[in-house]
Amino acid sequence: MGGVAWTEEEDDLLKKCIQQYGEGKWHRVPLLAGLNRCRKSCRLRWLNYLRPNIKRGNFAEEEVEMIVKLHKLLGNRWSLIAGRLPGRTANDVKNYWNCHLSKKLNALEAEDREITRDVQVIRSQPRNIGSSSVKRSQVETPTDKVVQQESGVSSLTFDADGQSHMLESQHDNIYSCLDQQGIVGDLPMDFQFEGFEAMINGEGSSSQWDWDDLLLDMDMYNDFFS
DNA sequence: AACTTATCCAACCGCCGCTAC
DNA sequence: AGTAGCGGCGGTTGGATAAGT
Repeated sequence: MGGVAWTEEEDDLLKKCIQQYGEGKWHRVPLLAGLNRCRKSCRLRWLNYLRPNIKRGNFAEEEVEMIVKLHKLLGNRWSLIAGRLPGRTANDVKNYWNCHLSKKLNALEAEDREITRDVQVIRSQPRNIGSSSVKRSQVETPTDKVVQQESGVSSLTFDADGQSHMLESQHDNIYSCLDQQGIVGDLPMDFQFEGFEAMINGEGSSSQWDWDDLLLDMDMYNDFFS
């Protein structure tokens, strides 16, 4: 193992400590539990192994599909991915990815590169933007962190009309790029998930929703129409 | 049966962002 | 404004086990 394995006795001490004092305050846990472990080890042991409702064993087919889909959208943000898989921990997902999926998907991506050579690139064109659009583009978002390439150009690929398209934009966020292409206005109502309207109106609050949800929903939208 | 290689996964490490002072 | 302490995260390590020769 990567370190010193936990004994049953240590597990019991940690469980009793958490039951008595609750989660959090990890810096105090080693002392309170009488464990010769650092705060991080205690937290990790609890989160990955001792916490109730942790699902063990093989990943179901649906779970694997979800991991692949979410990884495509979120990258190596294991805690976010695990958050959408009840009972799975970030460590589990990460290990599963590293052991089972990364090699498999690398091979598939190599094949995909051959197929997607014909992707049509739509470059954003200057155009008059209405007042609502101005409002939208003024919304400051962290999206560029997710979709921005090293070149500083934001891009997004999607499928429509049986064809793959790629949007590229020098703009700060992909949303204004979509808006300028006139795509956002065409989105069906059910795509406009909770919080979307608030964002459009400039009332967006990162505590109510985040851009990962937007990207995930866009992907599901693509799946539905492709 | 003995040895080597590959795979799995629990645990550790270092970094980052947030908060309190 | 600077800093220390904390929780949280992703990357990496290395021991256990399985599979192959």
